[in-house]
Amino acid sequence: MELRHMRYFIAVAEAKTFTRAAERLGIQQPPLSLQIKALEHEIGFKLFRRIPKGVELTVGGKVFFNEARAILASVERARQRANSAAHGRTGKLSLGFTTSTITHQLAPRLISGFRQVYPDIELEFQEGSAATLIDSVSRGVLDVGILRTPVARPDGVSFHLLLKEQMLLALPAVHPLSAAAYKRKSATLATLSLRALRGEPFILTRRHGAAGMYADLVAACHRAGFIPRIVAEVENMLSNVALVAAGVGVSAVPESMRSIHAQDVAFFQPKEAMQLAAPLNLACLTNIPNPAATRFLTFAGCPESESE
Amino acid sequence: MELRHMRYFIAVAEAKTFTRAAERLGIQQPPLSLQIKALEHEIGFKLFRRIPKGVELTVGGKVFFNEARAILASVERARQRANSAAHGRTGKLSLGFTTSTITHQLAPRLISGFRQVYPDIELEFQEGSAATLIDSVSRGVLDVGILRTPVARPDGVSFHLLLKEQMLLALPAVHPLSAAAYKRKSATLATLSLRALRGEPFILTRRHGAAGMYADLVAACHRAGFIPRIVAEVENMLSNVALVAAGVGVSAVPESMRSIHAQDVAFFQPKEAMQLAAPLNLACLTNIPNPAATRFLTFAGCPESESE
DNA sequence: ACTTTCTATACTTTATAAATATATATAGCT
DNA sequence: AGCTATATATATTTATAAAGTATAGAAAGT
Repeated sequence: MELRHMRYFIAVAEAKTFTRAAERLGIQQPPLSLQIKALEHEIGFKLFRRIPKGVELTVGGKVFFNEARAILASVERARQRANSAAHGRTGKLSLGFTTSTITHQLAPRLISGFRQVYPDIELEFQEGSAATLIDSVSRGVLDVGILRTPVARPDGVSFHLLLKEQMLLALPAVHPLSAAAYKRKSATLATLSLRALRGEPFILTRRHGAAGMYADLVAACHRAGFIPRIVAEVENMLSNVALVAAGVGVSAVPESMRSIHAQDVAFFQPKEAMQLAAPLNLACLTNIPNPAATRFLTFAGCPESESE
Repeated sequence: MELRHMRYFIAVAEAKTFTRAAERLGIQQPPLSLQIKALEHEIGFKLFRRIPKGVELTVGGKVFFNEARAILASVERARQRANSAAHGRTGKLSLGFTTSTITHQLAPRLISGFRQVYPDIELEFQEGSAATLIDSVSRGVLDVGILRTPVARPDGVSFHLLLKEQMLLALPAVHPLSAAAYKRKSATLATLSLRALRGEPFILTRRHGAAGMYADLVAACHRAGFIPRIVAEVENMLSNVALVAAGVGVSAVPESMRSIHAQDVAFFQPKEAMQLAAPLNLACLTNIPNPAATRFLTFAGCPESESE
């Protein structure tokens, strides 16, 4: 049995004559009669009762008619559902974030915006270090990872820069140098040379497997002519700011951290800004297997990259 | 799209290689590849990702796989359902009875027996005069009518004798002749000649459109040498027996009425038994359109007559 | 009885699925 | 690095079956 048989059968059942059904189908009457005959032979019972002015459905034919219509409809549905999934309008999408990226305002904006545009894509979230996310992406268990620095570049994984964020120097509010930050009336930050922090106790984020910004800051200090005295190493940026607020030491954190502990931390624009960039990157497979992920990339403004 | 495409697609998805799927399908690999290619082209997206050791489903392919399996299953279901209906194992069956046949013990036995054998046939019942039932059968709105005498024989309607029932003479228990009925000890009935009832007041069933038994009894009286004196004409056999019990007169009723008003009615076997037969007939279309009706006829023991 | 209006059958053509032969690509092995 | 094994893809032929053409047959209405 083929769908053709069902289409033909439905046409005849609706037209109530072979002749008109054949016209409607755009074929001649004899092949239509033959196809119906073949169908009747295959299923083992007569679908139509041949009456002088055409045909009428038998009891079995009536049942088959309803079934056949339902089947054709479900074929159409199948086509549409698969099409939606294939083009990423429906499906599942797993997103991974590092702690410092999920704190950035971009994360909730991306998520809520994407959900509005694609309400039929089921989102799954997970959190982990940059290294973990990249590994998950490369193994195909995570569609998209959002992280700061590509701490590893496995084959088949691509990175897309979402934005380059400024790093700010963070000093305890009670620090003598902090006074300068509060004199200003404009919204722009006071600047401070990294060199001015020579000898200060430094707090650094050395998250396991995320050497990126740690190394950048140490290198910037070297270039400024000193070796930073590290008094604390913390797991993530939030702890970092909290320790600065507690007066443990100074540090450099991404600009998006500015609102956190704002009462107890003074933020300065470093003169060495160029050397202290905090990028926000998106990691995904180069050949994206999940079309929903492609939708996400496009939505996030990454260069076009087709799912197969 | 044809079912063939779905069958081939499912085979490839399950085998995970074209080559083995082709073997399983009993065709060669190239035509299988071509068919899948045509399917992919028609639905507008790739179903498989070609990998060195075979193929794997894309996201759209996975969705289509589930849909396609459901569709093939529903084709199978459709075939079975229609087949059951076509062969009368499922469906609807409307049965009509006259009052005198529904009172006969055969009616409940037929119904309950048939329901046990064919639990998936939905039964509908209706009651009416023999004429009404025959008309309904001929118009196709009733599948089977069970009645006493074929009071009309429209073209296309066939009658099948279910059983020939004996008519009994019924006299009020208080009637002088009734004493003979109670003397006997054996289960067999006392006999009585119709001639003995000459001059008695007669009650007759003259249901509108059911001339059958009324005419038979009058004719039998004539043959017995007298014209019955009719004191009451009733609508159905039950009323008939009730009036006999009430002492209004004598009558002849089918044997199955014997248990009704047994206290107040004496029953005799008429000597003219041959002339007073009460048949039970089944009426249906000669070309039975409802296979469930054919099942019923066969169950009731009627000669085989196929539904188309 | 004749025309009309259907379906059914016989036969031909055409389209397309399947078969055959072969090319191409890639991973794993020596 | 080249060879082999194991895939899919392509080109071409063959076979199958669907569609087309012509016509017969059956039944109802004029």
